[in-house]
This record gives sequence, C-alpha cells and structure tokens, in this order.
Amino acid sequence: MAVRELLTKIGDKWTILVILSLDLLGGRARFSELERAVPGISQRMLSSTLKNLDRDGLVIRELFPEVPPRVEYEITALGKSLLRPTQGLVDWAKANWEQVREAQSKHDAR
Amino acid sequence: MAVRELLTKIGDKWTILVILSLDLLGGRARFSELERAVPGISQRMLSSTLKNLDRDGLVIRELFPEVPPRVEYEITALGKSLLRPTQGLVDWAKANWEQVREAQSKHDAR
DNA sequence: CGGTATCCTTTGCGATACTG
DNA sequence: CAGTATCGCAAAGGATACCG
Repeated sequence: MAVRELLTKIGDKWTILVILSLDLLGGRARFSELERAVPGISQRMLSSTLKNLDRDGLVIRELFPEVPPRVEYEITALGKSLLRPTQGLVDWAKANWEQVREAQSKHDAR
Repeated sequence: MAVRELLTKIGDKWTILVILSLDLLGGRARFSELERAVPGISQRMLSSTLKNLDRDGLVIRELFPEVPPRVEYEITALGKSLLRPTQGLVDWAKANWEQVREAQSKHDAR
C-alpha cells in the first residue's frame, strides 16, 4: 500500500527535516550546507537520506566534476508538492501539541 | 521540537492506520473490531498503539465491566482534527505515488 | 474478550575512521 | 568536499503463550 510506504518515509528521523531544510535554503543546496542546516544529522544519515530522496524523484543530485568536488541537491516539482501536505502536519503540531502534552500529563498523573 | 515528535508518532508502523480505521468505523469501535479492520496488526501492537493514542488524548478508552469484558475506543475531537492533515498526506500518496515508483524504476535501471 | 509477558530477530542509526 | 565502511548498541516489532 502506497500510504504505508509514504508514512514510513515521512516517519524516519531525517527525511522530512532534510526536504524542509532544502526548501528553506531556496530549493537548492550543497551537501555541506544541508549538513549545517539540519543540526544533529550525521554524514552517514544525510547521505543515505539524500540518496533515497534522489531515488524517489523528490530531489535531484548534481555532481560538478571539480576539485574539490561539489555536489548540489535541488528539490523537484514532485518534492515541492509533498511539502504542502507536510506543512499541514507541521501546522497541526504547532496548533495542537500543547493539548497533547496536557493530555499526557493528566494521564500520567494517575 | 513538537514536529519531530509528531512525525515519530505518525511514522510508526500502526498509529495512523489505527486512527484512520477507527474513523472509518464511525469513530467508535471495540478492540476486536479494530483488530479486524487493520489487517496484519498483532494484538501486542494494537494494544500498545491504542495505549499511546489514549495517553495523547487522541482516543478515549472506555471499559465496560461486563463478562466477557467489553472495551470501546472512541476518537476525540483532537484526534479528528489530526485526520485532516493526515488525509492530505493520503491524498498526496494516491495522486503521486505512481510518479515515485517511476522515478525509482528509472533510477534502479542504471 | 481484551489484553500481558516473554523471547527473539530485524532495523535504525550514532560514532568513528577512512577515501577519491 | 562529499562521501563510504565498519562496528555496535538500542529500539521496534513479530510470534507465541498465557491470563483475569
């Protein structure tokens, strides 16, 4: 089921943060810029996350054969389109997370 | 960060499927109904998922002290509100997953 | 009926070191 | 600079058995 697979991607620790960051950086950025834009991410995870995003057609990887090498990642139209429903989730979290916290507190109080 | 926590919840294997199923069942259902409504879920995971949803205030657990015991779960207003942005994601998947698959195929062909 | 307990395998991912 | 390779641990979750 496609929904299941999408949720898995969305749910992993870095995918959404990376696309959102790439968008914030103007839709195009180098590996090292992303590394700085996503605090706490390791090279290993940034690399693997970008690889998956590339494979899924959500970003494009462009290698410039220079020395030192330069690689730029650009968000695709498909990737951009995913940002809309994603933003809906972000907005929901901002609007309602406090309520969730309260529910947890009350629950845990018992 | 709230968004990070929400994405973790959304991303785990069963949470979203359980809320969506509960909604489809009319917003209220028994444990065994949910078990049947979410194919492949184990008792263990349904139980733990519902426990978390209850703790977060997204569903309410109601125990009827009968023999045999009956337990009903009802989606709360907060839970319902989460369905909106979630549905946005589901819609995106339906509209665009084919494109993702194609991107994967082309990528893998190389 | 609606769970819990236990066990065990798989997956995620951080840390560190190394490289074209 | 932009990765890859290797290691190792912790958490997720499936299978099965049992219980109030």
